[in-house]
Amino acid sequence: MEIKPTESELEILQVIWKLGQCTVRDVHEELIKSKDAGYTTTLKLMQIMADKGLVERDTNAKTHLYKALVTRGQAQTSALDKLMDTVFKGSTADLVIQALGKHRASSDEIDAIKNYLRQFESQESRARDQD
Amino acid sequence: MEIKPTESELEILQVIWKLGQCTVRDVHEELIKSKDAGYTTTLKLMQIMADKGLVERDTNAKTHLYKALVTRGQAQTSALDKLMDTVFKGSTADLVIQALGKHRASSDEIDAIKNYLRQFESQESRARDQD
DNA sequence: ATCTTTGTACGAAGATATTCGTAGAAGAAC
DNA sequence: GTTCTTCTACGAATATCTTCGTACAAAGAT
Repeated sequence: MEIKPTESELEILQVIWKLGQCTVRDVHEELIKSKDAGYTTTLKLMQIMADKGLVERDTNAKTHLYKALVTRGQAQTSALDKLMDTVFKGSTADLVIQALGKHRASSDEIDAIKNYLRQFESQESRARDQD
Repeated sequence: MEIKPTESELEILQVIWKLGQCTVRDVHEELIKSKDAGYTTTLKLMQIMADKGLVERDTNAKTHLYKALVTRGQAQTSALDKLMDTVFKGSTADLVIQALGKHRASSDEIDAIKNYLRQFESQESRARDQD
């Protein structure tokens, strides 16, 4: 299935990913730190998200408890795919280089990437040998 | 200024980036290869894009000529920023590694990335020396 | 027990994006 | 010139997303 949270849904998912299981109130308090919105707006959005299957809610208690059904990883993959399809048109290198250029990475991060590349390259050559 | 083409606008921009200066007809013929849409839909969208300043049009001849005002690079930067803000929450390494893992890169691309990393690292250490 | 607070449900307004039909101008074909 | 095709303009229907007000139930405070 396609995972395509809207803009607002993504804002909410971020909070839920951060907090884990939480209430509408929890999410709302967090949201209004950076933007303003009415409580019922947040509520409604979260209800819609439950309908869509982005989150799950436990309605046993009066105050419902929400948790994410979509993981951050899934959202990342799906958003990345879309980005590659649209603006980057399949050029992974362009994406990577732009990302590194614009969003400063720590040396640890760079090391991680270099490691990954090494490992990736050996996989690649193994794959080539099998062709 | 914020560059935030909608989904459909992005589809059209892609065609214009590919074709360079072109007509509504050109864009439309290209679009209907992968989805169906009425001609006037494409027309209307391109008119709106002209209003928004995403594209520019030359209305001298009967058949108007369009070209992009927003470059692919700008769209990439802006989409990437948004992605980092939302799902990747500032972790460039996560983004890069996911991108490499999911979207197979050619060895040339990997070389390009490695080169870039080398250059990037020396810049980084120079910057550190100045702190 | 009554009042206040805190919660959900829900409808509907507002905003934005998308789609298309119709009208009429400009050329091209005959 | 008349007809046919191709183009733009534009209004309006539809769809989707976002926001909020109101109603009402449940829990807590006095």
